[in-house]
Amino acid sequence: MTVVEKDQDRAEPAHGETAILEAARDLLVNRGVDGLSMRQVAEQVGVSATAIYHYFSGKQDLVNRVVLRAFERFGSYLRDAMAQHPEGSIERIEALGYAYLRFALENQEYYRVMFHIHPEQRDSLEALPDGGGYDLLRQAVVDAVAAGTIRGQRGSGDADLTLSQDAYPDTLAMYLWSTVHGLVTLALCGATDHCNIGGPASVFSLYEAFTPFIAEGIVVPQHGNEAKKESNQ
Amino acid sequence: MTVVEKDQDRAEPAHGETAILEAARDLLVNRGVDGLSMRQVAEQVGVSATAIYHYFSGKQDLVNRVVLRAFERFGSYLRDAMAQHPEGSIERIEALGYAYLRFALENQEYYRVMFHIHPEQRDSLEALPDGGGYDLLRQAVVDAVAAGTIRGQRGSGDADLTLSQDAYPDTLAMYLWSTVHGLVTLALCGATDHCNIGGPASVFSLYEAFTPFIAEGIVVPQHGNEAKKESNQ
DNA sequence: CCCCGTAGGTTAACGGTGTTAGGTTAACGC
DNA sequence: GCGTTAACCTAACACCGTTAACCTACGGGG
Repeated sequence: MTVVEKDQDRAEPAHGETAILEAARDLLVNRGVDGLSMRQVAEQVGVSATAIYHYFSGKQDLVNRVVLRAFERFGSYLRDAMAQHPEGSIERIEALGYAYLRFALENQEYYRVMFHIHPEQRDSLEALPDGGGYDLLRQAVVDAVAAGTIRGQRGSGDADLTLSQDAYPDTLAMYLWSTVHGLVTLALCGATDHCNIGGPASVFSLYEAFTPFIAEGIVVPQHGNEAKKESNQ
Repeated sequence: MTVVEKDQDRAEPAHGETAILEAARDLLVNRGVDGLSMRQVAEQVGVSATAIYHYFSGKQDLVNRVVLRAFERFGSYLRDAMAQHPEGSIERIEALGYAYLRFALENQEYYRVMFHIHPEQRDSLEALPDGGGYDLLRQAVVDAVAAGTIRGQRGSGDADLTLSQDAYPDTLAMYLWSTVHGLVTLALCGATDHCNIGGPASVFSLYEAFTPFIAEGIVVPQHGNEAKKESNQ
């Protein structure tokens, strides 16, 4: 079983590890992480619950393996978005934000478990692909700074900051990540209902409304702040 | 028991509902929401597990009641911060952000359960004090706009937005909330380890580094963007 | 050929969980 | 005195993650 068949006879139901992972993924997506139980996974595969422990060390390990697949899927969302806009452009960064939102809304249970993990549960999640997507964002920021479309240094009068200037791309990437991640998590836990903005799926509208606030802070002011009239498709 | 004693003889251990709530709070803070079990709460109170069901409809209800207290505590953090800076000032809004971070870091398990709630579990959480803190932020934004310290309208060339101009304070408040909430949740799930910035408790440094990005978007540009040299204490 | 190790399961059980059903006891109003 | 009700109790149900012990088929080495 450790030797995988050449994905030729894929019509027959998957065996062992693969089948367990697929069943776990289905349960996690449909019923959430608390609705995913060893016994239900086993039943769906057609096997006893303890058989799972031959492939995974426990429930946490099983969930982590599913989460790892989710992060790969996540990365594909981001990469697709990046591929559609030139390197160093603001549009690429904006598109990354949209892709982030799209993934989160289309894979809510994935997203919840991906970013709900307590530090002590990370274990088998140390090495995420693309640093959990962060590397892609950081690279886009670095490119945009190099291209001159994004401010290459800090704002006015902040020479005494505790973070060194070397950390600038990380700081900016974390800022962007925080904004979009905060929006998503607030929306997913229903906090957007408190404000008088809109019904469900107003997340994209909100993000659209954020961009001027973000842009006029990160776009270089000297050559034309009028340059982004109708950038986002 | 429904009639509360006049908080005079508070030396004796609390009875009934109060004792249960306190035990539940302790367990939630120390062991997290999954470590909070009916039986352990009951044992700590010195009562059988099913006795809890006389005061609370179930575990979710019990947790929600604890969360409600947490939101009151949360509100006191925010109000204290607001009281130390004049109405309409940027400093007040900055201080709100700091207070938000301080609460989240000093009450991590509270924070986790406060903002991890699935929509279907809200039930007894419909009416949060101060709209879960959002009302305070929104008011600070409205005041700052009225005082002229914050941009009173959208940025350049966005007349065709889906959100109406009436929603401007909500949009800006949600933007600020998203940023700080995103930062906190990323830090709490260990995502800040991916970036090359700093060890733990670098959250405040990061927030400090964010403020120029945020400010140069929301501070009015015409009369002096140099005005915030050493604002935060 | 036999024997042994291993992959891939099995059943039974332990201690834990939230929750329900039904019974008991004490206090209080009429 | 009597009925009601608050405030508990024990027993039990149906789950949960996990462990221990056992079984079975198969493949390779002596």
